Amino acid sequence: MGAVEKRTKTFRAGPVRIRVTTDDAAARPKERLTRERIVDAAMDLMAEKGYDGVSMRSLARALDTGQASLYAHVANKEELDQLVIDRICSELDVPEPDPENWAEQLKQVLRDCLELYRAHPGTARAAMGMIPTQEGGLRIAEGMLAICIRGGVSPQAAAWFCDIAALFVCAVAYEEQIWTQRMVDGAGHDDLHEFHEDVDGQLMAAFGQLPADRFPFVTGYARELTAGDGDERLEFGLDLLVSGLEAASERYRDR
Amino acid sequence: MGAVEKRTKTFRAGPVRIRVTTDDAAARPKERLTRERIVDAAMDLMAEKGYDGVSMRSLARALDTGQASLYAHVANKEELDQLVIDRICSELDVPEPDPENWAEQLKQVLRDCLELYRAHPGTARAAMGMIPTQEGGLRIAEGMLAICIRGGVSPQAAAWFCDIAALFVCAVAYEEQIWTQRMVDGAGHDDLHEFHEDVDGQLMAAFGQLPADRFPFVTGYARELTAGDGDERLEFGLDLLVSGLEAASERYRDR
DNA sequence: AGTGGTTTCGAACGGTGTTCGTGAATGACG
DNA sequence: CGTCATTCACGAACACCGTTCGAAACCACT
Repeated sequence: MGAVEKRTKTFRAGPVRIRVTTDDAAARPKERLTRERIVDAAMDLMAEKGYDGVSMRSLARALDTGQASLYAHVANKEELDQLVIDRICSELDVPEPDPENWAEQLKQVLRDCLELYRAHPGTARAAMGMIPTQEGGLRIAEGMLAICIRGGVSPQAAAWFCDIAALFVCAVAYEEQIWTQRMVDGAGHDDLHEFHEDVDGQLMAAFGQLPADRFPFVTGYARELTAGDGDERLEFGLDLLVSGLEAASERYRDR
Repeated sequence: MGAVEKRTKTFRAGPVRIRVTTDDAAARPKERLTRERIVDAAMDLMAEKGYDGVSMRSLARALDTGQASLYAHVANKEELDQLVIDRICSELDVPEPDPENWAEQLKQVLRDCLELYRAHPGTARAAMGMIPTQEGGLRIAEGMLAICIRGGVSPQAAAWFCDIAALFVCAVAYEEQIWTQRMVDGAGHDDLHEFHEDVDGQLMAAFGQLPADRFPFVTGYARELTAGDGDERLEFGLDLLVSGLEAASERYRDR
């Protein structure tokens, strides 16, 4: 069946070295470390423990190796983060541009982005401030740019929109993940939705009880300020950005 | 001249305590620690070394005291960050609402916010994910909300807009500060503007040299993607958000 | 002078990213 | 099979981090 594998074991006693070669009696005891395996483990760990749960030490522990071993395959933690983000980006697929539907297509891609961040807790923090220069991220940028341009958006507006929209979604996801992390740490709740309602309730009470003479609007509109979950707020943001793009695109036609 | 000051020195050996009282021979050797002094020092340090330059240790060192001393005045680093942000917020003043001019007024407040972040490097990172619950931050929220509402924006749209716009400006500032920090660390440049041009140049070259068959839009619009400095991009974002608000406000009138 | 409560702070705990040097495993070649 | 150079793995160490503890020092008041 499988190819004949060879294993060698080396011992040393002073200058003397002994090598034993076996014909795959007991298969390779440890799989060799690769970038792939490291990124895989990092993603598992991040999904389980969040961004701060992924340290070079915990990652090495999860891979049953030493910390220093990781640095043979990854320059530093920043590069690791980039690799993780890029891997995640490659999970998202962007649709073929449909010029009739560009606005809705854009919104959908951005919704999918948030969903992706949510599926991998902790990633938003890693993605902030990262310029897509690798395969995965570039694919998304290319797709969004295509949708805009083919939809008739002026090039400069399209380019800046992609930048800003990605930043916005990332920021929303980051904020959300800060709060879920806070919930995990606090451990007072099991359900995220319940937790958010609780925070909103406390916040609304706090806003409502401010001195009404100095904060008339905050107290008066406490309900609106604390209304809506993450999805509703994202949807509002997308509405703003896309409506804004429709309104502003032509103003940037002449660069 | 000055009032007669007393100084006491206490020694202890088990249950026995010995106190020596001097009549202000050498005046009080150390000024007492206060929240104010701590926040002052934190801001100085942050301005000089960025967010990561402010650790409880480095802060204690700057104040010529022990780390543990800080915890008598500040619960933890998170609270310290809040205090710093709040102090900064109180530097910004928001104008009286002018209903004719609400859109421009909003933009100006947001521009001022970015300017404030810029004046205090590192603060954007600290402000991310922070809900304004103290004096300084609330004042800004109140002011922006007032401008919106008095300008005729629907309450729910106004509330969410304030949230999203603040998030956006913070994200822009954060991204900017990541890059300036990278410049400081890299130390290849002295001037930020020059540094940005350099990065943009490299980026444009990288985008331009991608395989044109798989990334036709990214390669084709490399110039637009890398165009514009922070201010131009912020201005575009504000244009998007405010135009979007004008367009979307009524859709959220019935909550 | 005595005492109680507050403030100060050195030392330590358990974490972090990263580097260094050693030695084991491996591929190539005779 | 023997030898060698290269690659890879990894324990130990360095210099940090936020936070806690307990004891010392200090202030205000009796």
